[in-house]
Amino acid sequence: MLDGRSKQILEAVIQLYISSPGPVGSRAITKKFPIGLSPATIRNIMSDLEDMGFLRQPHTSAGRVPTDSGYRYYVDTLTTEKSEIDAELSSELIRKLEIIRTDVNSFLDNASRMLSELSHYIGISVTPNTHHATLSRIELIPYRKNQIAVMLITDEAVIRNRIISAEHEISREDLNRLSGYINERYAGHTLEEIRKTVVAEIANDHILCDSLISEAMAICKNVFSVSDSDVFISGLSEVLTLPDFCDIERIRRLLKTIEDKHVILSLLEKISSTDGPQVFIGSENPLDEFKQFSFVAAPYCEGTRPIGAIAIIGPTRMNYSQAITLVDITAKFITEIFSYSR
Amino acid sequence: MLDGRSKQILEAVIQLYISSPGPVGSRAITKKFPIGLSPATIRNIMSDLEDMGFLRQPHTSAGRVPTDSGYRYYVDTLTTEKSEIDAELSSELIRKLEIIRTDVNSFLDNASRMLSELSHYIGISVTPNTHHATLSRIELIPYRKNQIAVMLITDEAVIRNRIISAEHEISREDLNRLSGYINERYAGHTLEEIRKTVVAEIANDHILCDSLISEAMAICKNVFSVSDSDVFISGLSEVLTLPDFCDIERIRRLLKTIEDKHVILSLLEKISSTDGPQVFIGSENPLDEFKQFSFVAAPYCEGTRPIGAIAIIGPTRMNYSQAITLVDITAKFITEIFSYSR
DNA sequence: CTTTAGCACTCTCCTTGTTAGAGTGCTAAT
DNA sequence: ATTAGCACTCTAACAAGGAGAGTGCTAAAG
Repeated sequence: MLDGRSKQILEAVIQLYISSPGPVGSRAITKKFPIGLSPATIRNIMSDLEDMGFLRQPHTSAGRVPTDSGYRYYVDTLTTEKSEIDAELSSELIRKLEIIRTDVNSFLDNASRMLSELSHYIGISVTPNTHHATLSRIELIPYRKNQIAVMLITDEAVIRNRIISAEHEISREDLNRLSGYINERYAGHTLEEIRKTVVAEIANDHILCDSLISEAMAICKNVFSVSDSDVFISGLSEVLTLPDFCDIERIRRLLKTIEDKHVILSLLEKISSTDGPQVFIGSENPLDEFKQFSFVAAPYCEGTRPIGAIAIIGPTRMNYSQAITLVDITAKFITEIFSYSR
Repeated sequence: MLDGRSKQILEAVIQLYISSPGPVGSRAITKKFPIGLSPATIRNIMSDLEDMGFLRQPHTSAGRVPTDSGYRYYVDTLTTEKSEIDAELSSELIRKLEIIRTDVNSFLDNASRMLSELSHYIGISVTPNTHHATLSRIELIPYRKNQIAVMLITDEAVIRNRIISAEHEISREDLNRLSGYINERYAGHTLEEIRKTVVAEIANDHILCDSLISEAMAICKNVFSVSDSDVFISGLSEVLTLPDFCDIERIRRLLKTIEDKHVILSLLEKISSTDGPQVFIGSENPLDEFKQFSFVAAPYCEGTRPIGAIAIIGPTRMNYSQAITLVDITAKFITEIFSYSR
């Protein structure tokens, strides 16, 4: 689609623009990239690139700026070989991830922090979803008056821990019978299946005459209905150092979106069903609020089944090669952890 | 200290300044507050207030702006009677809190959200600290290879749920013996005591010859050492709508501070040991990064013992009366929940 | 003796004008 | 096909001027 020379120029523009914002002129390119062409020739080529929609002029007689499709072409044709600087960053990331690997509880939180620290963009991670996790065991423990502490143990790297309120006080013995009943009946099924079954059975109320069963159903409904996935977001302060984030209103809208965890959750949910790193550049983003930003995400898996995702959000003027590398490595690392010695 | 008239003027300046930033002039006061004085007189009084350090002129021939001590005086002499608007807000808050009260798990998260929604400032809450919680029971459940799921049940509204890595695989029977041992030995003690005891006993290594005990100690060390309090922060996007937050660098520094949960945690830790709402105005804040902002906080208790705190962060140009009301009500509400029917 | 009206003065903010600099597009020469 | 040269365009930065808001002071009024 693009001859070698045009591609070279496009890459030059993008790299210069990434290293410092502001339109890139033809002379700047000849200075930094010894291609052996004069500014005039480069201007002609840039003009062609503009016609093709890869570059754009903020105004007549300014330099050129990459468009979203410019970035897209650049990302698609990224040479997979890493630069030394990326390689160095990778090894730093791996070193840091190794350190936190043992802290199972806050691993994902820390992972998002690592991502943001190294990329200087926003790092995001979500806890594994439980759609396909199967129930190993449920524990019901009397808590306070009318409250029950529920511990859900699944075959996956997920433990759900909830406190639910019951209609009335339930004795420890009754709780044991209840958990026994639930375990016997549902252990080995996926949480999703259990949820559906429970809903169906409750609707089908003739079997509820048994109070044990109806009690159990009430608890199950409470426990299995909610997915309490967590979203970890780090590095908001990082991106504010970037000159791209100078418009407060834009930051505010981004923050507003990010604060609503459901949005992030459903976004990364979709990512989870793909494989390998995904890149959404500016207007390619499904969410309006992200159309000014770029989004690099990758799913992580348990074994081969994707169960969650991590991501980086940054300006469209993003160091894509680096971001992709970071996200990819982190996702693989998490996959390894979740798949480790089951 | 201040005669009635001066105080009236000070309050007028502060109220006008709160409703819209920008220096307040003498004429503006006569327009909005029918005190029955001419602008000239008011100018004289304002000049006095400036000498006393309650007001300040950004530059010659501009209106006056309240200083931190001006706000301090205002807050200290706040008439405790609520305005109707505050009363209305309060009942809305209570209504919202009632709705989320049943959702024990995310109650505090939601509470911080309520705070920020109603105040339009940043809402913060922390989960109860466990310093004085006593251990009711510990449960050790085999998880993955070399990992143990630990469930800690205390007498307070706290359940700690951790996964720890063990040196080697431990059978379910051994885990039962271990938890039995720990329960027998430590149930009824505060977590703090247990932590100290454990550290002491590990140092005192002659009793560790018994492998059961040493195993148990290793687990205890892991479980009791870390305090995994959580901090919930909401409303970052809210404050960005305020004209006070126009300086990106300032926002960045605030965010950077807030992102570090330890800072917030130790700050609110201190608050927990006071009682009633606390107000830190601008430079009164212990933390440098907060000296540009105001901080309204209140502890919540279990029974009478403070176990956590909630707070609002906003500009020094804050609606203090409203913020104090919101924080106070919320803290009382949480206290009620945590003290409810033990 | 306190309060008020009037007036000169000051400072900011906004608008306008000007200039320097950077970069392009075109044309003609290589 | 490429390049040098030149006229043209646009922005960013700075300066100058005017409007507006508000003060401080002084002298008069209550």
